[in-house]
Formats: sequence, C-alpha cells, structure tokens
Amino acid sequence: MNYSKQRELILDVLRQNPVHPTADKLYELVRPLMPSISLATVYRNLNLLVECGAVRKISGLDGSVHYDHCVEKHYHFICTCCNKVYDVPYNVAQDLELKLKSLTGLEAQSTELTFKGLCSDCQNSN
Amino acid sequence: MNYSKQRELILDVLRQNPVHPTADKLYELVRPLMPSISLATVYRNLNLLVECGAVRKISGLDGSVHYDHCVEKHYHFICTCCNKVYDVPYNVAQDLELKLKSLTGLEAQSTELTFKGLCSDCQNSN
DNA sequence: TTAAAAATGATAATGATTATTATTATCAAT
DNA sequence: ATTGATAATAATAATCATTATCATTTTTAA
Repeated sequence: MNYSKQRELILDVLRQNPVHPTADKLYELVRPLMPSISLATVYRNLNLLVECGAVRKISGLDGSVHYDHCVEKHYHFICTCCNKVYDVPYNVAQDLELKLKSLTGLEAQSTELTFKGLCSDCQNSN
Repeated sequence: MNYSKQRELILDVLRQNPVHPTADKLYELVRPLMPSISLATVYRNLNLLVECGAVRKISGLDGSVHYDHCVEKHYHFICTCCNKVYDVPYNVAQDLELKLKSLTGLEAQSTELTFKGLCSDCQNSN
C-alpha cells in the first residue's frame, strides 16, 4: 500500500474526532481541508484502513456504519434517541475471548460489545 | 397491530430456522409456502416484529442484516469466511448491564455481544 | 354486515456503497 | 532528475438493500 495524502488526512481527521463519524460525516469534515477529495476516496480508504487494522467499523442502530480509529480495547454505547456512539471502558467486560474459548471452543479474532439505551443528554431533554 | 397470515408465517419460519436468515433469505424460505407474498411485506413485518420485541436484528460483517427470533439471552459468533451466524450461550458473559451501570452510570436497554473469527467448518476446509 | 383501520402486493424511489474509467501521484531503479 | 510500473485518485454510473407510495384486500369491532 503506497502513501497518499488523502488517506493520511482521513486517518488524521478520524484520530482528532471522538465522534465516531459515518463515511458521509467524515467526508464533510475532510472536504474543507481538501476540497477536491471524492466521497468514493473516503469510502475506499476507510475500507483499506479497516482491512489493515488501523480503523474499526461500528454498526449503528439505523443501519448506519460508523468508524472508530483503533487505540485500545473498548466497547460502545449507542443512544436509541440521538444515535450518537459513546465509548465504554474495557473493564466493563474483560477477557471475553478466553471465556468463549473455554466454553465453546471457538476462537475469536475480534469482539464487539455494544449497549443500546438512552444517553444522559436524551434522558434529561425529556 | 392486527393479525395477518403473512406475519404469522414469517415468524413461524424464523422460529423453525436456526440459521439467522437475512430478509432476502427469509423471503426465499417463505415464498414456497405462500407464493404471493411480497418482499416489501417481509421487510415491513420484520420491522414490526423487531419493534414489538419478538425478533432481533443482527448486523453482519459485510453490512448484511440478519434476523433472530428472541428466545432467551444469548450472543453471536460470525464467521469471517462464510459469514454464517452462530449462537453463543449467555454464560460467556453475564450481567454486563449491571457492570456498565456501576462503572459508567449508563442504563442499557439491550446488549449485543458479537465475536468474529473462523468457524470450525471453515478452519477445517483450509 | 358493514364501515373504519390496518395490511397487502406491486412497483417506484431512495440512499448507501461499490465499480468503472480516464487521469494523476508514488516510488524504486536507473 | 527521469522513467516505467503500479497504485491511487476524482467523477460518475451502477448496484443492491431497504423504504415509500398507492390502489386493493383483510381484519376487526360495533
């Protein structure tokens, strides 16, 4: 995989944003910094970054797909009202793969744990 | 919500199938039993059944959406090779919502835990 | 049984993602 | 620095899953 300015920028913007944007949202964020960039390039590079492990996909509730740059193990909480994706610390559930292995024999390459509910913002606004 | 033959059949077929089909696959399975049924009806009823809690959505790896009739709490293992969805027993990780609450204060309405890896079939076929 | 409400089938519309294609950027080897 | 091979890009068309529309049919409750 060769270097490209577009891919670097996409990863940078993802790293500087804690919002877990969708491909479309990311396109919006990147465009002011590189107006000529194409939406297809955003999709293509997100797929490449996911493939090489630098970025993770998160499936939203409404079928939307969000992207998260990989730092350390953590989980997610998605608000059923505003659809925002929040981080949940790893210590909520540790070593799930070990438990899986010992109970079922299956070996997991990765694990996704996602909670759904009302975030505190949405609870208060009702 | 009124009764409908189509909805009853959709739920029956889902209950008798451990395969976690997609909407499209379910349409294929239902059509021989009721040739006049429409794909839109399958989608419409799956959404209604999800809304009323009789059926659960599972996000596949490739963006596909699978459906699972709700019986008791359990999790999933998706094969990265054949994309099949397997059930994982609840005792792999119990009471995650309680842990979430005590560590973050967030209250989860539902929890989805999904492992990804090679299923034993695909491991053997290599 | 009959009218109102809900559900259906058929199909068009939508929207997210991927494929295509001509052009441009990258990079190792001259 | 220049070249050639390859990979990446922008723009846009194509694809495919899902949803909306609407005329017709079923269901339900009075």
